[in-house]
Amino acid sequence: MTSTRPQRAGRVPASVDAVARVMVDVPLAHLDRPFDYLVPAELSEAAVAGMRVRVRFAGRRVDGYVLDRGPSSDHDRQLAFLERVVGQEPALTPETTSLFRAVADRYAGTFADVVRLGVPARHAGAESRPLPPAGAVPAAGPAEGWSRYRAGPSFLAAVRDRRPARGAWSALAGEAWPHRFAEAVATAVASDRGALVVVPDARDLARLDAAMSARLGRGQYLALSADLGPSERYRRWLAVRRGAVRAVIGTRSAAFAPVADLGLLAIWDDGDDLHIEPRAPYPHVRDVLVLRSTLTGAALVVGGFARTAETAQLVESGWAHEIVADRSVTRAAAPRITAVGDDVERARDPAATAARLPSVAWRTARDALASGHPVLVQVPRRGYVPALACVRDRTPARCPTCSGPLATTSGHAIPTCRWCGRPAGSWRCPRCGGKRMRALVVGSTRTAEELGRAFPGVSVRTSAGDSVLDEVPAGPGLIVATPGAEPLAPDGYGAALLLDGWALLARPDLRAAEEAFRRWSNAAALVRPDGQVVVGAEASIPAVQALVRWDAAGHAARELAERAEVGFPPAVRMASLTGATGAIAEILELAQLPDPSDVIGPVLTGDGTQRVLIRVPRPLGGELANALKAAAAIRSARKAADPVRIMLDPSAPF
DNA sequence: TCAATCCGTATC
DNA sequence: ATACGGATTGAC
Repeated sequence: MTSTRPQRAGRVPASVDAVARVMVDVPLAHLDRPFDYLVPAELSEAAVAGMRVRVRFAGRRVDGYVLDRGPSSDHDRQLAFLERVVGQEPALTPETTSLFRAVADRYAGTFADVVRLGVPARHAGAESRPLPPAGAVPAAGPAEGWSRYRAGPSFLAAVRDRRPARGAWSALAGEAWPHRFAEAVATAVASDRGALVVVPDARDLARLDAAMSARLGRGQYLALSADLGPSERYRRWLAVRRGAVRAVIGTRSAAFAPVADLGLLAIWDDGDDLHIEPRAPYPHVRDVLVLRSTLTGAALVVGGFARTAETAQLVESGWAHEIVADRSVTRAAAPRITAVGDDVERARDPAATAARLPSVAWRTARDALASGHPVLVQVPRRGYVPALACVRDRTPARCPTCSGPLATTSGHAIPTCRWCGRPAGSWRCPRCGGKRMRALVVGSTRTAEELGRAFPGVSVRTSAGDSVLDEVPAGPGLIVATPGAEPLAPDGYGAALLLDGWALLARPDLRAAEEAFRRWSNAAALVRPDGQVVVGAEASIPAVQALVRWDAAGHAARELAERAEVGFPPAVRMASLTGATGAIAEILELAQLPDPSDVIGPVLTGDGTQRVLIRVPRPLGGELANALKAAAAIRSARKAADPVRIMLDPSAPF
């Protein structure tokens, strides 16, 4: 109960709901809860739920957010007054408030951290400079493109009827996915509900923007991305918050956009690691949208040419349903895909590439060029971590105890596990039984030039790194691109040579096969249905077989089963802790981990810090996050100096 | 017995 | 960071 002691001179509490519950913007885990403040009468009108405020907290002035107002407080001491209300309009809506809390809880992070991800910096000028109001909403036209997929029309019908349908959409090769998303958004908007689509990068956003503009018209939606200036970014975000537009498209942080009355959420290519937020608490866009769909009842579609094991998990659990085409439709849309393992393996030496370009690949490229179409050549990016693999068949070497990747630390002959640190002296290849392993050294982009020499007189363009091409002209030409930088070809490529298989599959990463499939299918999807794809990897590799069948769902299901075998997310829930040795030990000591929990490590990392992994059965994931958050809270209350980074379900925990 | 000081903990 | 409560110390 609030005390009746005299208030500070000149301040009188508001006559109704004089107490505001405030989340203060401090980075300490043990302060991640509401604090009550008295609302002075003169701020009573302004201090509504969601407003930014300034308050005195432990002798300092800090920012905070009003969660709600009430008549009284449970705090048994004198309450301080709110000092100031910042700005004219709320930064949080009731829906984003609960979303930020849910995301913080899911990732063992704080509300304040998540608010910083989801709410752009205020730019006072923008509040008085609103966007022009949108015109009338166009009626949703027919969306024939979705009828190629078995559950496509029923998904759209669910969006129209405001039902919370959830779909895992495996796009057909060549699919104009931005148009499908624009149709789905138009359907939601025509039912007078909001929609939100998140894509990995600026190029995808530009393509989606074009499709949205054609379908809905400018003014009906807004694009939010990090590369807008602070003022424009805040202006657009504010327009969304005010309900000036119903639909939002954007990159990563748009997942938190305060779209009102959500009817549809969508994400493209959730395997792209740009969907992972690099700032604490490191949420993944897909998980944010899953939480948001659960909290609001909005429909959700997770679309891509590939599918992640996480999305397969959503399907397997029954939370999402398949949106896929029949086999005959799939076959008709996909180019012919051929695997050439051995040939391309031999061509790994860049100096010898031109001379030894696999004959199948060479003929494929020649035929496509002859028929007047461009040819896409996908080559590895620089900077792969050297991995250990079987000398004979290049099966990646894994720890016999915990399935972690093996690596040689400098000066030691015996490889050790990067997860649990155990030496693996008596390793045997699980595929061929071989005993010897060696480091696979990764290659260079010189492949491009070498390839060019194999086709004299043909123009060769590169799209990689900081010079990425959006589109290439129709007509014959070689386009050498790194994964993710493939330009569009207006009539489709006549062929694609995917020469980076060995580098992709040799990565010391449990996601290597999933990532290889994703990069291959994103490239192969740009090839004409009458075109050809040559993938430089053994035909016996499951990712290759799935690519040949254009079976993203099957491959993801298989990946999920394999993760279950080795105890890796999403089959289990996992946390990684990184920090100084003593700090890690302290967290492990303090945390009341759920039972059962499996603590793997600690191991020393390259930079002198330590890392442990903790895994628990899926249903205990919430408990794991709570336990780690509580332990971090005790440490922060003790003013522990050494920080510990806590990541839940890290995509690459080493 | 009471004030001055130290230390741990909460921060409204 | 700063403020506060409770424990501890020391002077009368």
